[in-house]
Amino acid sequence: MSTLSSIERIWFIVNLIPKGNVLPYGVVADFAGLPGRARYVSRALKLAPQNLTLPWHRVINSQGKISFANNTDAFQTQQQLLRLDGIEVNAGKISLSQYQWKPDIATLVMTLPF
DNA sequence: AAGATGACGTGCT
DNA sequence: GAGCACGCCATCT
Repeated sequence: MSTLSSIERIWFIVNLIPKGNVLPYGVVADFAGLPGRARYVSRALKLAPQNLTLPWHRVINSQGKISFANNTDAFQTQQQLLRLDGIEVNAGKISLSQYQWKPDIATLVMTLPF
């Protein structure tokens, strides 16, 4: 049984987010066993190697919004990727009904070995 | 080595 | 709701 580093656990969790779902940074941190470490999730995504092809765009902030400034390329990219997922986004804001993560993710996470 | 930074969150005005 | 002040802490300068 391999031991995952904290950054690897974050990548692992993000990779579990299904199309059509979004998850706040803070919840990803909680699921990765790093409560209160939402900022570390953003760092982990920035540091993630390209070959992991993580669904990074499904991670948003606790306000239900995209965390990039709205005049950046990254903002536009994330918004487009979310729409391709079938998620409604208006000016970087995900509608409340879709903002809530679905329970199946949480139950799945609870079976993880960390 | 030391200070600044930031794809965050929470609590308070 | 909009700011603002903190707390957080691995990376970056």
